[in-house]
Amino acid sequence: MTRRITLSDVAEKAGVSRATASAVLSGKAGLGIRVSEDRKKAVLAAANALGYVPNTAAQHLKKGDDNHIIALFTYENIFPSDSGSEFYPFFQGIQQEAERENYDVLILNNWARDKSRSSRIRLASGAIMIGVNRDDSDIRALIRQDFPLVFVGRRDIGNSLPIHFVTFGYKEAVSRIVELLAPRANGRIVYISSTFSSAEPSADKSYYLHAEAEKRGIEVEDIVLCDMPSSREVGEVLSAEAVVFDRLFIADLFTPVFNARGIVPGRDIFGAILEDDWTGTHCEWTVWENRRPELGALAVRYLVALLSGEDMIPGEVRLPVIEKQSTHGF
Amino acid sequence: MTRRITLSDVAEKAGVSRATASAVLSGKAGLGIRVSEDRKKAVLAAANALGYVPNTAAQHLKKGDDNHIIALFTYENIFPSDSGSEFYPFFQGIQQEAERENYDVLILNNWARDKSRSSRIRLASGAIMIGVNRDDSDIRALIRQDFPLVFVGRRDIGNSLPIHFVTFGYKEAVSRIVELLAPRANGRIVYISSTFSSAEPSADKSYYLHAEAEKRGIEVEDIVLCDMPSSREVGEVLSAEAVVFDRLFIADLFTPVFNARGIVPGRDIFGAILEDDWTGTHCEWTVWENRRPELGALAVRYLVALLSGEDMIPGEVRLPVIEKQSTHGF
DNA sequence: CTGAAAGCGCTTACAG
DNA sequence: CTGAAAGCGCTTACAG
Repeated sequence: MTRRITLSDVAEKAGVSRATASAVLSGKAGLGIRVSEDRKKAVLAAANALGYVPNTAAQHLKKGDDNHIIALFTYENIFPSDSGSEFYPFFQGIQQEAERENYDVLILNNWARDKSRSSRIRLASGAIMIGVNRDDSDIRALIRQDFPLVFVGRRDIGNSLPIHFVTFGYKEAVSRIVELLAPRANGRIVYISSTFSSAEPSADKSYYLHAEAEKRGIEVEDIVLCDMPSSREVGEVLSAEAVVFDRLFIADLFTPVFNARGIVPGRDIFGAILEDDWTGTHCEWTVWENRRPELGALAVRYLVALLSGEDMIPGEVRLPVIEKQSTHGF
Repeated sequence: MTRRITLSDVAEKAGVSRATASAVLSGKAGLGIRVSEDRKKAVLAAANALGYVPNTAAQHLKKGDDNHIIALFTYENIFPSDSGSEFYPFFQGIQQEAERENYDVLILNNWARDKSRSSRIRLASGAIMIGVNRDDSDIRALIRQDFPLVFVGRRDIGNSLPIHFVTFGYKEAVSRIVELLAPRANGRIVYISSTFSSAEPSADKSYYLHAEAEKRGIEVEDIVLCDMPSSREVGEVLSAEAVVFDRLFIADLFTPVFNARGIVPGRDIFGAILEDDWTGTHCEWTVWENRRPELGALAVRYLVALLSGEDMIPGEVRLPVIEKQSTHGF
């Protein structure tokens, strides 16, 4: 590999100083720095003849400015070869919005294997964090230094460090779902969540569910699964007039139970899942619409605002509720 | 935004020189440079307390080594919000293989709008180029400087510049298709291509088709569409025993024609398309399998080899042919 | 065993 | 109107 052409090469060939060459090449000639037409032409000609391409890393190191790269960090694999990933829609929204804002995206998801982790993020001007938030001292160091980081989904990182995040408008969507269930709930909702997904979003959804139910005088019975549903837990669900699952996969745990008893969801049992049906396979339950790309895009806008020094408070992404589309008798 | 912690801050706090701090932090202490245990601990403690995160850009600028970033460049949009993109499978293969090789991927597809184009690529150690190859002097400058560039698909960039590329094994696949058509071709194949896709791959496919047909004593009648098929061209196709379309979209141009005459492809007309059926909608024609992710992965391996100084000659990606799966009488 | 110095490729005050 | 110099954050010879 031959040595790369540098600014010095161009300056030498054009017979000017590096300062002059730099001014001409970066279009600064004219403002503040005046360069004669002859020298300007000489520099341009030399750059062209040599095939000069500036080293952006050096430019940004010197200028200390935004290099228009957004890192996208996740512990999960958003590009599985076989099927779709639940993180992919976020990525799509991020990529599109970044493109619109004229930022490039650096994908950093071989993270787990790497030693010098937080430093890879530092190559970008800021980062968007997707997926499960493991306890990670590198990330904490970044946050302490005010490195611009935006999390997709609300996060509590402890130590009362201020965290930037964007989130879905769970409150409105969950309230709407309770409103829809109320007429049939007969004063009682069974709410099934799981210790496997006890992160912040679930905490939020649970909170709003209880608040809205209380407002309507509906009693909420909480079931928190640690494992496959026990027979007692199955009994509770079957006895319910209205059932709410926290996640799609939790509803799926009950599919064999329903099948075994000839129970058809949407006909014999009625309820909702507090998630978008991104798999397109749960139309017998009330869910909300997939707004993942929109949330990804919002994260980008938030990050870009941070990078521009604006202290934007991002809005939430609204989640329109889709009522169960059953034709089975309701 | 508070000032970032630099190596100097750490050195000062630990009461050592920047050289010592650097050696400790990069694990070089022990080989060549000996640092006492006390100072080592002091440096580590200071780095930790301050939350030091090295500036990778500066490290690489100084060392001049591979920063383990691969740029992915395309003029096309590989992340359309609505439908699938024909470039996405390449991207998927590239991303997966890069991850395996411990490279990060920098997505550069807001290229069109940008002024300082080739310099953005320079931020990476090398680049993979996808999609249509516009005439671009920036890219040529990069090639002239031996910047590691690997094209997905064979490329002629002119000026007899040496180009690195990976390609599908069209020869074998096209030969196999001619072999499959031969028994029914009655000595004549009509081959329809288009001026809209006259890039290198089409040239290659055309070449191999003619070569194999000649070997078998089959005459090839070439039709090159500049527009919608004319009635003469439609007549030629309808009269053919065996028809070969260069691309899926070219076959699609004839769909209304077939419909209007009650002709059912796979029953009344027989042939192949020289492309993988990545849309999954052309099963009435003989095609080959989708190997786009594999080609993307091969491009990554090629680029990584280039970056390691090996002068790898990449193999081609084989394209297994899928015979028409019709049940309509053949 | 450790530090002062040079330098990666660039830009931006600051003198002339 | 132009160039010499300092410096962005690092590392790596090279003296002590």
